[in-house]
Order: sequence, then structure tokens, then C-alpha cells
Amino acid sequence: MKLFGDPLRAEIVRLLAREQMCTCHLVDDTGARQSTISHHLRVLREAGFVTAEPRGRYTYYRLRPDALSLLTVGIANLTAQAHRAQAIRRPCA
Amino acid sequence: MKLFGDPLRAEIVRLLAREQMCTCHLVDDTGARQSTISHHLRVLREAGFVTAEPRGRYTYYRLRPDALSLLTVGIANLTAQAHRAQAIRRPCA
DNA sequence: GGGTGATATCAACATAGTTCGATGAAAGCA
DNA sequence: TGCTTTCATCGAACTATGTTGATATCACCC
Repeated sequence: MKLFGDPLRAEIVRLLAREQMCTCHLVDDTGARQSTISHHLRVLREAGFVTAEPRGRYTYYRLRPDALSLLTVGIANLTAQAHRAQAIRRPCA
Repeated sequence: MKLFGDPLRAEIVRLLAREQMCTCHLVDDTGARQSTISHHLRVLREAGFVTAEPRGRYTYYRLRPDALSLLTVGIANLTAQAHRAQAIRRPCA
């Protein structure tokens, strides 16, 4: 979850949620350096949130909806549990 | 979202999702120092994810389900959008 | 083949975040 | 009142993470 913490990484995810893009698009849209974008894409890739598709000399990136779904379910469960926890209080010695 | 990135903070949230607890419980359960726990609770409090309820010399903490719900909805929307984005690709000049 | 553009990787630096010990304030109890 | 416990806050040290420029690789086009 920490992946979405960085502002630039969040922006990248937001952009990729709209359409598939190649690295150069992300560089243009965010104004960040190419090496920086490439680094974040690697992190997102290794975490399983995006996939890279080499297309000639460009590389297209897209989000993996399944990974996001998993995250959604996890947070939804946590939220539901938090609701129930409102009625429970561990006594202090 | 970056709040849930730190392992200890995630653990605190996970514990609070089960029941309301005071600071000393969290110290016991996590093994972290009291000042560290207190710091994380402050961050979570300022971000609106927990509320503190002073109870004598103890202070009980509980998650705020509404804040978590908001987060859930946000990620769910992102996920839905990512699904749609699979069909869209921005052309490369 | 030589040149150009797109991307990945690396090491070095800068910044932000976490952890810790010490200290102080407030509540409870003798 | 004096002692103890709980918790918040502060500054310092440490750790993790993001950013950058340089470099390497690969595909494309002439």
C-alpha cells in the first residue's frame, strides 16, 4: 500500500487509470525526468500493479485491474471490521 | 494513503480494527516503544483515521469507519476506471 | 552500417520518515 | 501532599526513499 503514498507515483497511477500510455507520455504529462518515471514504473511493476508491453521502441504500460481489485477488497474488509470494532473495547488492567 | 505504508502503522490499524484499545495495549501488542506508538497515533489522528477518547489516565483509540469507507470508495473507483482503461491506448507520435 | 529516439539501469545525493531516550503534564492512589 | 502510572511532545540519530545525471541497450530510419 505504501506504493500509492508518493505523489508522483499516485499521479502515474491516476494517469494509467485513464488509458494505457508509454513512458514518454508519462514524462510529458508529469514533467518528471525520464529516469524518475522509469524508476517508479519499475517499482509498480515489481509490486504487480502494472505490466509493461514493449511495442517497437516504445513500451506501453497498463494497470492490472486484478491487483487493484485485491487491494479494494482488502480495504473494504478492514473497513467492515472497523465498523464492528466500535462496539468492542479491551479493558485496561 | 501513505499512512498505511509503514509496517508498524499498518499493524496498529489492524489491531484497532478488531477492538478499541488504549496506548498501553498497543505498546504491549506491538513491542514498540511508547513514544513511537504515540507518534504514529498522532499521525493517524491528524489524518482523521482514528479518534482519541481520554478515559481517566488512559486514552482509548478507535478507528473512524467513515474515513476508511471514503478510502474504500476511492480505490474502488480507481479500480473500475482501470478496468475501462484496458481498452484505451494513447497513440505514440 | 551510422545516427537518432525511447527506455532501463546505476551510483550519488537529497529529502523525508521512523525510532529512540529524555522530559513534562495530568490522573489516580496512599 | 507525595508517589506512580499513562500518555504526549521534543530533539537527535538513524533509515528508507525519491531524485538526478550519466551511461548502456535496443529499435527504428536514413
